[in-house]
Amino acid sequence: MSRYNVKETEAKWQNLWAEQRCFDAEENPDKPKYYVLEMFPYPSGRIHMGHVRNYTLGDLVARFRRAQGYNVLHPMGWDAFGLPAENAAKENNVHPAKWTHDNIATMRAQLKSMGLSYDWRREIATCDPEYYQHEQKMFLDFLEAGLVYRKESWVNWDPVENTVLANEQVIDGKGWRSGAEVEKRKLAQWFLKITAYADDLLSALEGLDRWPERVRIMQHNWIGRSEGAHIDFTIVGREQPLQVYTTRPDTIFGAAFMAISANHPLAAEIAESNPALADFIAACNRMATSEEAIETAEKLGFDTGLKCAHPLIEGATLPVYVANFVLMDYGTGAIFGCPAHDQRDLDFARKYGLAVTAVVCPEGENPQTFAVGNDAYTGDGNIINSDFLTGLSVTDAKTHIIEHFTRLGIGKKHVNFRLRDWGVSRQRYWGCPIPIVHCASCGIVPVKDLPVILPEDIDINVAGNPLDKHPSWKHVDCPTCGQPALRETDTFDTFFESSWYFARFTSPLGDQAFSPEAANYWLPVDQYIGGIEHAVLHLLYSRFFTRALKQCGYLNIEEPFAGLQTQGMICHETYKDSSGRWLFPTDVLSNADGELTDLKGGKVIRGRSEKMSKSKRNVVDPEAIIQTYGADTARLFMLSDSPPDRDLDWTDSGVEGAWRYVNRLWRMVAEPAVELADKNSPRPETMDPAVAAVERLAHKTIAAVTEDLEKFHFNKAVARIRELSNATEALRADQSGASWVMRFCSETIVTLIGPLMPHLAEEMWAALGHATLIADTPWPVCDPAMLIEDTVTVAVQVNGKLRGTLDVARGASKESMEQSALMLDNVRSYIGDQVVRKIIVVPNKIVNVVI
RNA sequence: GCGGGUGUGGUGGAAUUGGUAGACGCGCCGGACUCAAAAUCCGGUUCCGUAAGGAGUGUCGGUUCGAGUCCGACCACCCGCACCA
Repeated sequence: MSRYNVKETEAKWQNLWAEQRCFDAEENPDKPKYYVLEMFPYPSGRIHMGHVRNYTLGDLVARFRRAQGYNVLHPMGWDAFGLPAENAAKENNVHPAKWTHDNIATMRAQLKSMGLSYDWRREIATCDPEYYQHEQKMFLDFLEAGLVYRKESWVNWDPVENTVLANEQVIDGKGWRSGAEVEKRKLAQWFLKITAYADDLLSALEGLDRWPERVRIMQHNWIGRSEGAHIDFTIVGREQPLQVYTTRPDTIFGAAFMAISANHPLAAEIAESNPALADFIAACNRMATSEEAIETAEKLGFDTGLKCAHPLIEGATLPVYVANFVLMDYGTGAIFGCPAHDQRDLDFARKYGLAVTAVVCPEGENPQTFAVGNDAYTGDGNIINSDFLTGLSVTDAKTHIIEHFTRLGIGKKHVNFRLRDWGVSRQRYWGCPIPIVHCASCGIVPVKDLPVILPEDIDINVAGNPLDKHPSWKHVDCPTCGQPALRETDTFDTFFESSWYFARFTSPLGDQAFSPEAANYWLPVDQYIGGIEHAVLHLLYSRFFTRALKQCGYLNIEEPFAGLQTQGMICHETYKDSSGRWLFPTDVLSNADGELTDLKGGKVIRGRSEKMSKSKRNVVDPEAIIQTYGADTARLFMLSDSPPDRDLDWTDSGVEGAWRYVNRLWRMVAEPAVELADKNSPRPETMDPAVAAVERLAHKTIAAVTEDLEKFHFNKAVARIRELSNATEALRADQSGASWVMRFCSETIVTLIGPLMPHLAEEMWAALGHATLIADTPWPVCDPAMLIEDTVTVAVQVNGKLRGTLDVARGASKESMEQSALMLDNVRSYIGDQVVRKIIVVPNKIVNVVI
């Protein structure tokens, strides 16, 4: 029996594709373009299964669209700046640049062994000056456009990575990478004004109809638009009013106190002469930000002694507290507290003995007697105890009171966002230098001669930022006055690089960031594929960046990714020993009784299947799989069972199943059960009905697989191809027409698997006697007439239960279907002597006899 | 707490607008080939039942001739956000 020689075959076709430059992309206005992009990898060392899945999905789409006649751009590169390079440098005494480039070389070779249809001429690495110099220019353009500012602000400080984190990089109060408890620090930072686009980023989500709903919802929530009002409260004895933001101006008559954040400028001012308040503020800043900590934290306040005048109640005053639950970076960092209608305010009021006055009465409650107990009432209702607002609905009261404040000049409508500006400064070496000089006399000065290149001679082992500690690098002359000045030593957040790489791919070799013509031709990315973990990080930053680039004249689109597909994680079985330590599956034995033991005979507990990770010791190295079974087997396994957005369970038996199918397909052409008709022989006039049915199945399979691939139902596509190959294998030489249908089906199967298992497809295509490449072969087209069967099988039910089936001519009349159904023995025995009350007939589908 | 999702055999998952539940795999069982093993091929495989038959898509109820699919209430698990005024 012939066996498919994977290694030789796959290498052969990979070389041929490369030699013939099959996947080089050029702009061509005569063809519809299609830009397929997978999230580019961080060069961490070796590719992992998540990469294999991601790039298999992308390659399938690229090859499929290419076969359909699109002009496809499918590039690959490296998201090459980042902290792991610095950590590796410290541990192994190797320069971050060398470590990164070595990893790229390894991973590039691994990707090439997968047979991915990339235009490798367009490969980029973001750590190369040829790449990052352009974002220095962008930054300065953004600065000039007012999209960049520098601000001293409270930041998220990761004490392990010794750097700042963006809000998006803080997960449950911990660093997204280090997992360390994030601290609050005050630092001067560069910010990108993503909030300038908040409204647009939000409303444009609606147009992203080829994005997963949940990603859009996540971004929607992250941007967090809320409508409310700014109100100025007069502080008794002071000029400067206290401005608050509220979404409930309708509850103003229920206000019992004012609360400001511990980081509010007013709090800082009072603390200067009030040590007890200073201590309280310090305690607030020490407070952990984790979920549990926040949930259990008591509402604490410090009475400043200041009073605000109630804006509408003559003579009434409200005490001003510094409170631990008021956030400085949401709204104005100050609120008015209305205990009856906000749970936090209520808790606070009960603790400090403040008045609780209900001003909204729920439907059905008596306005005279309604009062709030331990639960604040936050629902709808009618306003009570509120002077001129009394009797209005909540909605009407909001409108009314905002108009009133506007007339008085002490407040106005305000839309607030949860989204905050993107802090991009990082105190790290291995990133893009921020092109700014700080001059004692000129202040902040943009660097004139770009690029600012990272110095290579750094001491990576110093504490803090190696750029800052470098003996000479930061000392420069001011570009404006020529006096000695200092370079900015912070580098960009690495999400900066990934925010525009998709545009760079459209013209990676020029002197500019990218050519506007190329970008406008290729963008937006038609299909973007990657992990859900970037739902609000990378995907939001990129949307903002594209808008900012448009504003600065770089390109003329707004949304970078027209279609987005998120992929699930790769999971694998896990094992723990009796002391709870993770074990490698290879270190687990099964004894005669089927009990699991470790190598020393100790008890082993089988855990559930979890995301592959080093710490859980359940990682499978893709290279070993590709070496043993080949890329096509790995690719087939990735596509076979689970839909792309669900988690995929890695199993050895599943891989072996894929491997068996690869060989089975190969044997179908290497040792066909029926000798194939000549390549050009005409379709026979007559065929055995069973053979004709297989031919029809081939047409149906073409139609179904085409639709499945368009809809990302790759597991279904595989199932349908298997059905067709099962039927093809069952053809027999003694059936008339079998020889012709054998060839027709074989060729159909080969073209259909082209995007899934490209090496095998090429090898089979050649074995079928073709001198062309399957990579250059158009997608098959089905004959619509072949999709329609002349006879259909209809179900026959009695009282809704299946009692038999019936083969009738397609389009048979209701009457004839009914008659045939009533003649079925089984149906008659169920009816017996009962009266048939009704018969439902759905043509070509079903007959239901009701008795 | 708020928002979103999922629930179908031993298992991954299929099931146009409501119309034959379990496609296609994996696993398992039986058989063929082989001195033997691997590979391969053939057959079976939702559950209960010898069978006839009955039950069955997380639970309970509803609409319908007919519900995995629609409606209502609940349960479980997963994901995102969270002191956001």
